[in-house]
Amino acid sequence: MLDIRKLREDPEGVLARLRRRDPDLDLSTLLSLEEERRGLLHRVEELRRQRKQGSQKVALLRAQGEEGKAQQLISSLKGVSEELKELEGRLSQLEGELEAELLKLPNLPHDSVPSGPKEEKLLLRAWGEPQKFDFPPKHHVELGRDLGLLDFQRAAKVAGARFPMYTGLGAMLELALVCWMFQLHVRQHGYIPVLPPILANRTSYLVSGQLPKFEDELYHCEKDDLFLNPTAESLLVNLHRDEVLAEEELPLRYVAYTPCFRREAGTYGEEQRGLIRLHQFNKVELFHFTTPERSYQDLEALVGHAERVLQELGLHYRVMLLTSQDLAQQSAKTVDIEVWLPGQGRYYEVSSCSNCEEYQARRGNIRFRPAGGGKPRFVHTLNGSGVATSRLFAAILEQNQTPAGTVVLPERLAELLGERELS
RNA sequence: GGAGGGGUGGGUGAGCGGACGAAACCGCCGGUCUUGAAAACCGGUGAGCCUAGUGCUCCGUGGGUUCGAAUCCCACCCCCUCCGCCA
Repeated sequence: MLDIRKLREDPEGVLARLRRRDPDLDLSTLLSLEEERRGLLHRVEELRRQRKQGSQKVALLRAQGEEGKAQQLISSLKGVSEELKELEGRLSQLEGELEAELLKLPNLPHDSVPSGPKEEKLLLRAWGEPQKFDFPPKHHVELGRDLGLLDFQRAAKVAGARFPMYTGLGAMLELALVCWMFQLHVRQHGYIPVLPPILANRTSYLVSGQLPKFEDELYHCEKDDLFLNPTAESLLVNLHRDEVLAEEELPLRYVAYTPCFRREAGTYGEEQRGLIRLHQFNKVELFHFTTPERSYQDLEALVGHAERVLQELGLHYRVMLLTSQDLAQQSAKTVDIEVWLPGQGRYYEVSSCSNCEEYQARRGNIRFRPAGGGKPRFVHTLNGSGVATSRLFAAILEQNQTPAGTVVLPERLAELLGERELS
């Protein structure tokens, strides 16, 4: 959520920045609502003052035994009270409308984010190189099926299309990956481990920015009005909702493992095959609560922590800076890590690391008290996958395949799984 | 699911129709004392809003009663204890 004051004080400036994301964005409704609200608030406050002072006078008159004067005052205050009631009703309606508008606005992109459409994302760096195969590399769906690691047909029988079923060593590998990544971030990067609930209430998703705009993406349990977790970001940001943290305890860094559920309405093409885009996948998520002064530094660190996963596994990847039009609603700046899938000849995102600055903190009222004392300030929140396993799984199969159609595991995984080769 | 108890500032917790934004304690900040620190003592210390005022809002949330509500009434949410069910 943006600061309404900023909008009021510099509507053109804010609009210009928002239009880097969405050239059609319009603020006129919002600004006129705010104008109206302020006028009404002024009148309401004046009436409240009258009522308050009058009521105090009633008490005073009674104490002095002036019952007659008190009664007179009471009857004149009835009118004030009635008018106030009506105006307050209109005010709260206006405030509701304003809030709804404000909740729909996306974050302002950071100055370092290039303007432009999705396709113009910037290559920041690459690690390793695409393997050279002297045979046509297979798609992970073929590898997974032939090696008995994945069974999409039976998954469809149980749940429907685009749900995963890991079998045999595939199931073992998936679990080993989750567990190892979790440990890596806890033991080596100093994250606090968390296993959160994977159903959460409306408020939680409102704070993360998932609601109100993207309700269609979520699985909803109507009876309880709870939503299945689409990313642990939504859960972790709510850990400190309505809290005032001490600056000394920042940055707070959490790592969570959760399954993630997304309805993925309206996707298409090659993404529909295999592990690329599923209704359910596993993800290890990294989340920081930090100060405005250091949040961009922390974003670098966060990306580094996610990259470490791929480096340890010896997987070739590249790091991309997203452009303004490709940012998620809550993000001010996002860096993606994309892993190479030779079976498909393209890169896929396995981690998306974002600085949401105070966007979520404002929605969730998450603040910190500065070390030297003084007023609480909003924290900055950062999130990043560290990393999503299904695509990682696919990359491991595709990047390590042999001409014989087997997969030779990288050393780290061979140790964990107790198997050198999937055959 | 049933019965009871409870949600108040950074924390614990008192207040249960009228100078109550709210006692006390803890914490925090400043001072005195001390070579320094601790202790002790003194003082300060909730958050938000713009219209910047002897201004307004906020005591779980939303309604209601009243000239006036943290306080009374209704509904809902959450937490705790006990019982039931259950991996």
